[in-house]
Amino acid sequence: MSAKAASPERVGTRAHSLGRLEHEFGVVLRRVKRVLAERARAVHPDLPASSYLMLSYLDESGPCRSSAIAELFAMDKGAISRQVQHLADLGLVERTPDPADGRAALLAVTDEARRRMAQVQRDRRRWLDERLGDWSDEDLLAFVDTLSRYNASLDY
Amino acid sequence: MSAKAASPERVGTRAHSLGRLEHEFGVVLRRVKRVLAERARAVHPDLPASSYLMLSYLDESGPCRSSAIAELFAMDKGAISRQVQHLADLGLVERTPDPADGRAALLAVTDEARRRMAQVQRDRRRWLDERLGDWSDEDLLAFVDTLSRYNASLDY
DNA sequence: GCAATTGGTTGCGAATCGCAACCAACGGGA
DNA sequence: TCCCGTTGGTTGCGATTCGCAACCAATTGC
Repeated sequence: MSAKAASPERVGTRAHSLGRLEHEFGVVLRRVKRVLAERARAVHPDLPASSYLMLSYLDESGPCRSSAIAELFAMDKGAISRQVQHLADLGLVERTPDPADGRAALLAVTDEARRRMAQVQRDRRRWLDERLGDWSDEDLLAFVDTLSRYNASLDY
Repeated sequence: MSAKAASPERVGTRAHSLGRLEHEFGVVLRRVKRVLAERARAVHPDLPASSYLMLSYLDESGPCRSSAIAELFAMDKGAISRQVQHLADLGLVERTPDPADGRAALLAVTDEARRRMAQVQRDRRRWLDERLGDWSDEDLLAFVDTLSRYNASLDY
């Protein structure tokens, strides 16, 4: 509690809320950072934590190109290339040549990866549901809707 | 839009909300990952993006030990030691011996770092405020309160 | 058909992390 | 008081990762 405001704004002002927002997202980030590694391991023992987000995105958004991933994650395309190579070696991602462009390849998660990801997500949701036991369905839905609106406001 | 649910749950169920929650936090993560690097640069051109969160935590939570940081970020204490060393070289962090324990040292941000962080936070809040222009003060406050409750529910 | 661009891979140097060994200081017994 | 186990922190080392740049292949535009 007591999200100590380092700034001298009056409590309840918009500026104060924005400060608290940054603070709370900081908490989220630190927790996620801790959780991500074990989630990656749960999918595959040799899956680097840094690749989990990428695999997760591919899983839920469908096939796309390496270059799209590179831009989305603001990473070098070389680094992406190696990560994809590793994921392919692990049998989690398949590269199929893009029929529309001979240079490009479409990345897609394998059935095996989809199964494993689904299992990990089920476990995660069970854990979440337990932690949010005192949240009503309406509370949760409202929260997700607002978070979604927040993302929509910030993603240009 | 259309947060495509890979899972076959019926829309509106609690399970569906939990799935959306994961999705939206994924969006948050990718955006934050993109933003963090430039924020770090704004504080100091030689500040590694990975150290920004640490400096930010020190700035808003006050002095603490390296070991506390290591546990909070789930990182090796050796890695923390080097990061702190680097931050000290940059003049952003000071190490003062802990009067209560001769082994330990208390980390604290320098005045210079505090000024720079404050400036970056001001800019960031201005940007945020602009993006959230169509949010009422009540919307924003409710969102922060709910996010805070969410963190409280998950942080044990 | 040739030049410029784009998608992707690879080589290389720099930086980072985890593990482990290590040192110094604290603390609880015998 | 003297040990000995524990804790806070630094350092060495091997492995991994990233960014930059050079490079190849395929596409697009003129």
